Amino acid sequence: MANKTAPDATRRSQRSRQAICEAALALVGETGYDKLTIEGIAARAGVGKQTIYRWWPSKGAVLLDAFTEGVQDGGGTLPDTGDLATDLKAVLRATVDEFNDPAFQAPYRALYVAMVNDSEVSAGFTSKVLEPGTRAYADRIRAAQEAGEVDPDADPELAAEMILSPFAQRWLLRSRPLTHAFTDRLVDQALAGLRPRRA
Amino acid sequence: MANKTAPDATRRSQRSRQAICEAALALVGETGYDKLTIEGIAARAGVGKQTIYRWWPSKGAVLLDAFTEGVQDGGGTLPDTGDLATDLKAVLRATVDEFNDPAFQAPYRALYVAMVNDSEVSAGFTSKVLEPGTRAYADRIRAAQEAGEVDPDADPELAAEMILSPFAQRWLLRSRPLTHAFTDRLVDQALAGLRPRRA
Amino acid sequence: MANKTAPDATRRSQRSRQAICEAALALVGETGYDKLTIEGIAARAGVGKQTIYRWWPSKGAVLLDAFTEGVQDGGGTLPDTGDLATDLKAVLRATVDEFNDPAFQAPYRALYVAMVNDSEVSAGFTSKVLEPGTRAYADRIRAAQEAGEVDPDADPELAAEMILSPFAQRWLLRSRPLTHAFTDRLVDQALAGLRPRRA
Amino acid sequence: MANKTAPDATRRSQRSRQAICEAALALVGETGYDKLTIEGIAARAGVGKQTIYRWWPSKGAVLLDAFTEGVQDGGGTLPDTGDLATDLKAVLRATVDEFNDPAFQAPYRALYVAMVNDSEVSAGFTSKVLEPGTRAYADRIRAAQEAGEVDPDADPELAAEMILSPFAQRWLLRSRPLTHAFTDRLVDQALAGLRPRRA
DNA sequence: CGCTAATCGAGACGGTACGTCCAGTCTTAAC
DNA sequence: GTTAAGACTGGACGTACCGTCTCGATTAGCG
Repeated sequence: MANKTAPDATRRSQRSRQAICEAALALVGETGYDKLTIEGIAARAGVGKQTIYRWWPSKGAVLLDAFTEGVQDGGGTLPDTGDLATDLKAVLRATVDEFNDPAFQAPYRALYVAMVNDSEVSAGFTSKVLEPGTRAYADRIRAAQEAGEVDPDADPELAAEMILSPFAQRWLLRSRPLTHAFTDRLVDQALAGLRPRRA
Repeated sequence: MANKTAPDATRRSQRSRQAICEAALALVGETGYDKLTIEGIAARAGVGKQTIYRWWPSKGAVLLDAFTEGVQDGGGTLPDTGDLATDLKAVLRATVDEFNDPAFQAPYRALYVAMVNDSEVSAGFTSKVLEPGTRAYADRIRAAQEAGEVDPDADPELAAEMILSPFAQRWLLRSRPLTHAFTDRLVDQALAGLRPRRA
Repeated sequence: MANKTAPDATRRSQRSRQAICEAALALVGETGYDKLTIEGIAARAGVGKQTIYRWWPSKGAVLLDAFTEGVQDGGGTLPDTGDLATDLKAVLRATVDEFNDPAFQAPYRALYVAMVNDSEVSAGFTSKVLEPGTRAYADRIRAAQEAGEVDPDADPELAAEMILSPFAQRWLLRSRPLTHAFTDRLVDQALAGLRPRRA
Repeated sequence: MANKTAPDATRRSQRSRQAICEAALALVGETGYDKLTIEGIAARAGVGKQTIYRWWPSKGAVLLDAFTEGVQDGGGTLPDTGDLATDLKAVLRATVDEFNDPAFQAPYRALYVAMVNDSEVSAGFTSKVLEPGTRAYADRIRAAQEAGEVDPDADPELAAEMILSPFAQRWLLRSRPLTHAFTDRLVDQALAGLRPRRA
């Protein structure tokens, strides 16, 4: 009923789809997001341009698909040793290491650009990658709350944001280095709050 | 140092500089960052393209200059009524309103894109706009700390990041609405921390 | 052979080719060769610049193609009334009129410029336009030679050059007016030679 | 009285004039006419652009000045041994050698381009360089005429054109090689004419 | 198992913007 | 008042991609 007859997904070439995703990831790693071109992806993938335009609306969408291809597990779950601070610190330290790896940075940063430009990609990336990540933290905090380790009035979702966002901003803006010390203090201060405690 | 002989800044036309900055801001508001073109800016400003290329390395840099032109006050200071929570909430509520204004969003969002792409712009924007903003919060928190309102072990800089970053992320990713309720709870939870308090 | 993969000529748009040639001729007539621009041709023809660059190496080459498009007959033949002088004079008088027509001058003069600059164009124009023209004269002279009207030792090719070149030079340099009297005397003197004849 | 106050020629820097002419000749030899730029000449001559624009209307005019600077003798005179054919052949052979010298070709060819484009340059070059050259030939032919060696009805000016123009055209169009044999036959045929002579 | 319609690789097309080069004008400071 | 220097507006250069469009040549699913 659309004026453009929709393509028949059952006939879609998985071979091409795969090649396009791989080419997109490879190229974005080599040249950065804004030098990533549809023509470049098509050439690298040995594919006609139309095959990309047929199935994706923008290069951001290709990148999102390519990125979520391998990471569709949904974000997973945080460990629960019974000590919230320890668990959060451990996971954040691992994440710090991941984000300091140049090979990982390029496509991830590219996706951020795509996202800020394009609210479709923004929605997709948020729901497929970011939300599950935040939820994993919130779940772990909620578990601690149920165990009495966390104030019942606290909002676990908000708490997750307060821990993850400073991390994300630092990485995104390269304003300050991402270190284990930083994430450790982040957890400590989120737990302790600013108000003085009576000994 | 530079292999291209640097232009003589003393002969620079302030008239053109002004016109370029205004055109850049106007256009980015009308069309968004990725449709912002050097040619467009030049045409709007009634200026030769070369005059832009002579003085700025990229459209991101132009935008940064244009943006910081009117906002060079350094971030200012937060009010101090003696009650930290009240002051933070008041300022954040105002900021929420500002960031929900579409007229303000476009250039600011554009700068974010420019920043993620270009580490030069990133450094400039961080040091000229973001750092002073964060410092204003940190200063207010430090003042509260000296007044005994905040735990002496807390880190005011980190506290400022924990309050501002969730705000920035929400705005950037459009993941959840920016409301006064959100920022109020943000302040409360930052102050209280997660750990339960003995009444 | 070529390092740039050659375009596929079978898929070439004849519509565009035609429009480009017409636009080039029209523009060169309106503005002259050095104000003729590829951009101008493309705009006038309603064509992308790349379509010109894909098929022609320079604006001179476009002009050559445009010019030879309508004149591919090969130069034709001169009339043969049995009297060489009469025939040569008649044809030259017609050519004088043609070259004094401003509408004809512009593209022809433009081609001369293109030619002097660019030896490719030079070769093309010479072989497609000038050689056939000269040959037509040489053929007529050879016919006269075979009829005993011309000295058997004379070189018809050279004779053609001696008649046509002074004509071309005068036109090219605008040094002296092109008149019927001039070409008449040219023919007479070429036939008679300089040496006195015992009558 | 002109709206642009004419520059005061008495204050003109001969130093600059000299440098500009030398730079123009050097550059045209290195890069060809159409890559010759006013900026390039100014830079090479260590001169401001305005100094060129003040004194010359176009790059063709500069080139013409530069070229005629060293050749202001007026064309000179042809030798007169009493045998016209011998004298003409000798001079033409020398000219052939000159025009086959690449170092001489470039600026001369450049001037031709300038000329075809620009009727001012055309007039200047014709009157300062070409006319005197042609006149020298015409004078020698006229002398022969007075000596009875040439038909009294022949036109020496036209005869000079008939000898020099084929030469010029061949060189200009690179259509055929310039050789001694060619110019020798040119002279012979111009003298003999086409019509058969009774032995 | 062959038919037929959609997808495929390829790439020409009309366009837009790029970043560079130069034209020709104007301004400044040195002489 | 001319000069060297060079910033200015303007515009064409030749290149790179955009997104659309046509081409055969596969290639899948249905008959």
